[in-house]
Amino acid sequence: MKKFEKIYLDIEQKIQQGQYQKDTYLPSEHQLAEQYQVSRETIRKALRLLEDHAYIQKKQGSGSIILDYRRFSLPISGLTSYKELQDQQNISAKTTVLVNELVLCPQFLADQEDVSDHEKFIHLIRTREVQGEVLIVDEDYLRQQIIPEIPKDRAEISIYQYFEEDLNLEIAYASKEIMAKRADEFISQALGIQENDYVMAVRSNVYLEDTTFFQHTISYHKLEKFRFYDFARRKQIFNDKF
Amino acid sequence: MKKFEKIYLDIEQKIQQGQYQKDTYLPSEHQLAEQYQVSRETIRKALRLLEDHAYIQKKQGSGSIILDYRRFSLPISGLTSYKELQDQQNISAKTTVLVNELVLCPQFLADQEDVSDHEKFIHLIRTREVQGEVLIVDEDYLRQQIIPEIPKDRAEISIYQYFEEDLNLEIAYASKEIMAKRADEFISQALGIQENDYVMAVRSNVYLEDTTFFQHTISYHKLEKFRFYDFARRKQIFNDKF
DNA sequence: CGTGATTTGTACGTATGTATC
DNA sequence: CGATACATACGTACAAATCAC
Repeated sequence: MKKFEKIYLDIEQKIQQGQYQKDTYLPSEHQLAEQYQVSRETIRKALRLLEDHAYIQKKQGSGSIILDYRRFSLPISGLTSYKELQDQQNISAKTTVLVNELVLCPQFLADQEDVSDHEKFIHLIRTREVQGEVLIVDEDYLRQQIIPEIPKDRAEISIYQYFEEDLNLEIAYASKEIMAKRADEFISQALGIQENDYVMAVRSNVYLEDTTFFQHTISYHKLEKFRFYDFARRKQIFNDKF
Repeated sequence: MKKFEKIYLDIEQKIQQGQYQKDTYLPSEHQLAEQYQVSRETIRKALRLLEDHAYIQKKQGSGSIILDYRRFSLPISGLTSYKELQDQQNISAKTTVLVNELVLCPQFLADQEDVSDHEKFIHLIRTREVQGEVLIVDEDYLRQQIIPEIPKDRAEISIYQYFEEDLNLEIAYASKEIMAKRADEFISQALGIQENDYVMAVRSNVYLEDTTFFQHTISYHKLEKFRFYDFARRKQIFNDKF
């Protein structure tokens, strides 16, 4: 592991264990460099990570203030929603595969991404059940060029783990859109709600490190159970608003 | 302006103007350093900004690939929703101030933040109207210790501009939560919907650079008009999921 | 298939600027 | 005003991934 990652983990642990208390300052970069016997740049990389993960707030001329990580531990930046919260808290969610078939690229995808409409995609529909209640229906479209097939047992756990550990895919970034939609017959039945009731739909396009598009997902969430958390920093130069 | 910011703006412009085409590579860091007559570290800072803003994708050993900025220009990371989209697109949204009063800290706030329940807050309720339709009701609680008052004309435009330019406040970060809620009488009336209809509620806590809490906002959005965009990168070391 | 050239990533050191206290 | 702390900038060296030959 790289030095700045080790230092990041060490300081993270000290914050979580209360060795560094919230609302106090970290030692200065100079002191930390001394302490870990590394250069100041290496410390700064570790601190940047800590800032990205909402553990500290840096302030020029002053120091690095330790934040209340408990307050922001759920809303880690850019995360999704109920399903990931369950995962994080290790609440067991039962997954059932409803559909696992090969289809031609649906038109709406061919329109928005650089794929031809006769390319093949894996079409996957799964329900996520917590304590006997179906909360989420996940619908995936996966490029078969990249993912030849999804073994049934992997689909029931985490396809991401399968992609990264078995297929060695490097997932780089995703764009996401959240909106309310009326449930069609299939979705309403799967979620156990009335047809035309509103659900929250989270649409994602996911890309690999070489920028190739490889997955489109639509997550349908029961309205009352849907939560989305976010932690955002005001960006350095620009007009980014909250 | 700092060197790396200037370089960032220059390259951003070249991407937007098509001088650098999507799916091609940027010149190498070494070449850029030569070209701008700066060190490689300075170039790397500029490129990091470009990556943060979804203009490029860096890949070790290979280079910096230019992304299709049009595809991600709306979903700039961590942004909010319909209201900000309107702002960005310069669609005129009429703002009406319904409430602008001084109140004691509401209990729910005293519970979650480090404020005493007899501290005073400005309570602001405003509607956002686009093309004759009220789409959003914004409810704000602002610490009076920090913001003495909100002039009516500023409330009707942008209170953030007022905070930053007039009061010189440095806004640092915010945590945000999105969920569906049933509208109470007041909200439903303001939005022109039925009582108990669902709306999207975006709750934010906003903090200054010295980590003091200063604002709580609840934005109530009409369900059908609500959109939230996000662009997320898979984080370096860890278990962050999309 | 390897080997060398290229490209980005990490790490260290130094100097100077700027904000805070 | 001086001391401290973070920010920027430059330069060097080497590691690791990628790519072309």
